[in-house]
Amino acid sequence: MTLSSAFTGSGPGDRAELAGDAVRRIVHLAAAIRHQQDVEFAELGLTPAVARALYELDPDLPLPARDLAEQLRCDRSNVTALVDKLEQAGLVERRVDPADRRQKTLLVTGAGRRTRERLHQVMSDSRLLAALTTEEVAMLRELVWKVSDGGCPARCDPE
Amino acid sequence: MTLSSAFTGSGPGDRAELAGDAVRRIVHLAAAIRHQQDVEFAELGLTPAVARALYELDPDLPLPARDLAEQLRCDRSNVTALVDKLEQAGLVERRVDPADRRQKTLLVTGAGRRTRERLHQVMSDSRLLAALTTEEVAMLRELVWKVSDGGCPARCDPE
DNA sequence: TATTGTTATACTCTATAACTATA
DNA sequence: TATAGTTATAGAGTATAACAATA
Repeated sequence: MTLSSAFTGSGPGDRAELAGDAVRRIVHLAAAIRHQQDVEFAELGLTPAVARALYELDPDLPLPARDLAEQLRCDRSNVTALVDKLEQAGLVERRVDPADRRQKTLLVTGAGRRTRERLHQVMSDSRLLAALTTEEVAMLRELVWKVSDGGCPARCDPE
Repeated sequence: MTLSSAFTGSGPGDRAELAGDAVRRIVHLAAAIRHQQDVEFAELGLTPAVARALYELDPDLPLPARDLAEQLRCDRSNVTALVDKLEQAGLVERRVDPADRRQKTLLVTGAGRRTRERLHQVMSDSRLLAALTTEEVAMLRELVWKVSDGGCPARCDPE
């Protein structure tokens, strides 16, 4: 509680408190959502990281492993193990790029495509928003959209 | 894109799509927020899990380790290592409960109390909401509050 | 017998550094 | 020499199972 907020109805202290409260709640809600998603990934036989790796792959746009690492914002070395598991599960295939034999292109298989569609459903599961009306959901979406608009804040770690 | 949403302006398909989009955005935003928080925890010399353990402790209400595990929703066995690190850092003390010598009560030290206040600031940092007006922040807070109201969804894993 | 904290252990996730095969 | 993928390795985080002390 700042001094200004004790005296005014809408000072800068209020903004900070409101926003802080919103941030803490959002993080808390997201943790609950992710926990639920992780359970459903496990039911599909996938660990969370493997599921998210598959989700990042566009079935219609084969990608070198290097780019997948970039999209996942993790080191190249991790991608090897993730793709190993996806390949063992028959969801992805590695193909050497004839144009540059150093590169390996990642192809989503038919089974991979179907699993990926399930993953999209899991990640879009909105049971936890059940308490909101459709109008409120639309509003929430708009606000969160506006927050992360103009250059996706998740990628703003340029160091 | 469902069939119904192709023909109507506000069918049930729209609700599901809106909500799914909102959910994915919220998870994405929260990941960005947590990433930023983790960096600041590191600057305080704490790993994310240790920081969150300290944050869960109420300096005015000493807690047995068993209850901390429950609040963190993790196994008792993890708490041992987390409290080890907090104790080494001089932020928490273990005290055998005279009433039940099996229990060890966790006391937040003076230094722990100050660090915990810093953690609260870090967890309330709303720089990522900068694009919103104060009214929008208030609305966002209200909506997220409503979602997680009536029994905190993060704890709804009764199995 | 049941419970608290602990230990031993294992698995997932992620990072760094060194290696290989290409370019 | 630079880059793509890999390997080896290490640390954080979390879970299960077994154990000691206490109830």
